[in-house]
Amino acid sequence: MVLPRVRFAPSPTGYLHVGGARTALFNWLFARHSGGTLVLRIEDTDRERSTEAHTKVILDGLGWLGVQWDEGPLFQGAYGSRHKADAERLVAEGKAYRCFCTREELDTQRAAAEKVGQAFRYDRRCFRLPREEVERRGAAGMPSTIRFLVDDKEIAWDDAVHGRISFQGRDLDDFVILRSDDSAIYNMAVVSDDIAMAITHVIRGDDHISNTPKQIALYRALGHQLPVFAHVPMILGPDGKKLSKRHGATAVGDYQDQGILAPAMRNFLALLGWSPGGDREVLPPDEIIALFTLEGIQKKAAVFDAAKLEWMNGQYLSALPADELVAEVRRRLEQIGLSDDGRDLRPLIDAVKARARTILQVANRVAVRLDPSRSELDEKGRALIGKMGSAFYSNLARAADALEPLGNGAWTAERLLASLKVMAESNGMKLGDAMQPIRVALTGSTVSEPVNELLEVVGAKRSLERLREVAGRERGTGSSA
RNA sequence: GGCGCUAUCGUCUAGGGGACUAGGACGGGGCCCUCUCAAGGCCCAAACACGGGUUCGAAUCCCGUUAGCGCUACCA
Repeated sequence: MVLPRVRFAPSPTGYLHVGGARTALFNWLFARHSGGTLVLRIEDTDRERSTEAHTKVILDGLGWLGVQWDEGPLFQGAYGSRHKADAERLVAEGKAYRCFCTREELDTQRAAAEKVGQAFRYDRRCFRLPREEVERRGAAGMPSTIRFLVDDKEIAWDDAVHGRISFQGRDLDDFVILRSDDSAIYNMAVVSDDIAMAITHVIRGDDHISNTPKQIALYRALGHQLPVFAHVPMILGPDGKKLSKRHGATAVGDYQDQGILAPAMRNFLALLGWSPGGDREVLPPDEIIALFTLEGIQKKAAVFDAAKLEWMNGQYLSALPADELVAEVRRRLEQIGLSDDGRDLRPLIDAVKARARTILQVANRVAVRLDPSRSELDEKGRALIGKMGSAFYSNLARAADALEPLGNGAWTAERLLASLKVMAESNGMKLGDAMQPIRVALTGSTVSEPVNELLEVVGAKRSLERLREVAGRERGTGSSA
């Protein structure tokens, strides 16, 4: 038995979309599961829209996701002469013919058909041209395309995800396979390449189902065995429409920027339109590979749920040692112009990551702990100040007084908690009346790690400065804490 | 319009004729824990699109309807 060869074939006309990324992932998963080979082929034959920058973005995106290809990247543009030769061979064998109709003539015919409410189908006028006439026009340098002669028989295949799908040949047009400039049309190029690259399984988006009968006809005309086709469902936006830019973040780079971890993205994407069966959600990479089969792919389109992605990222985040986050957090701190002063970031990361869902949140919260003046009052913080009134400020001042003595060498979470408890008790305060103002003064919010740990991580000097500074604002409006 | 694909909680899904009082997860709501939150634990609301068959029995099989989506280029 021959090992499978699959390919991912993006066109570099835009960024790496989550839909494309998922298709790539499924191909990769299938190849790894089966011991097969993944070929990366860049379909850059649309000269108008393809750019090198896009190619690079796609390659980078795949690299980030951890989708490793075994062969390539191959560029479709390099195979133009083979595409042309294949198309011409079909003409020579009477399976395709030259068509001299101009774009304008075709448009007119199409418009006429539409006017009568008829489906347009090329009328084969050029197919009926006598051989001498075709030769005469060719010799005269008249531009022509090559059309494939589609016969009326049924074309069907057993799709690995959908089961049997069939089309009637008579519903297909005699489609163009070679342009008048001798470059191949998509369906021709794909089939020519997939044959040349010995692709055994074509795993691609659902939107290619209607191309498949044309490609099958081409495979047969070229005398080649069919690959297995597996058409994976689309990814939709929250409104049920095909996912696109107007849905916001749809490029994998967007998620990378937001601080999504690659393994989380991979796990999430794998489960979008595929299920191993059963209940498991958070799966280690090698298990996903072990479990992955084409049969587990869903027929139905799936809505991209960013909230669930973030939840999953949170799962990975809390499982990840702070050590592995340091570099990324430092990079983001630099981006917002904050130096870490050579501090060990690990305790700060540990302090915040359990409550964070993205690396971006981790970095922002680390920044606030490095420099509490960067904190911004949120709604809950503001509400607390409003509720407590002057007690907010006086409690802060008392807390600062009580904590001051710990400043030389005894600034530990344990001692801080003890002092705070004593202070609260002797003033007849509930612990929360002491804790919450500190939390708000330091972070701007009523949500954080336990206050004593927060104080420890911020450090004695910065904590006390900040506490005193905010406590002294009572007379002010406190517009920007 | 033509052709095709699809149809289980709001979302991702489990389910392959009886184990279904339809399970899990995200999100939502509540409770516990707690200085707050997150995490964790417990609980609640929430779905088989509709109509016909087949069958002793249908979420599961068949047909139709409806709806959604895709394709319908000398784009990929």
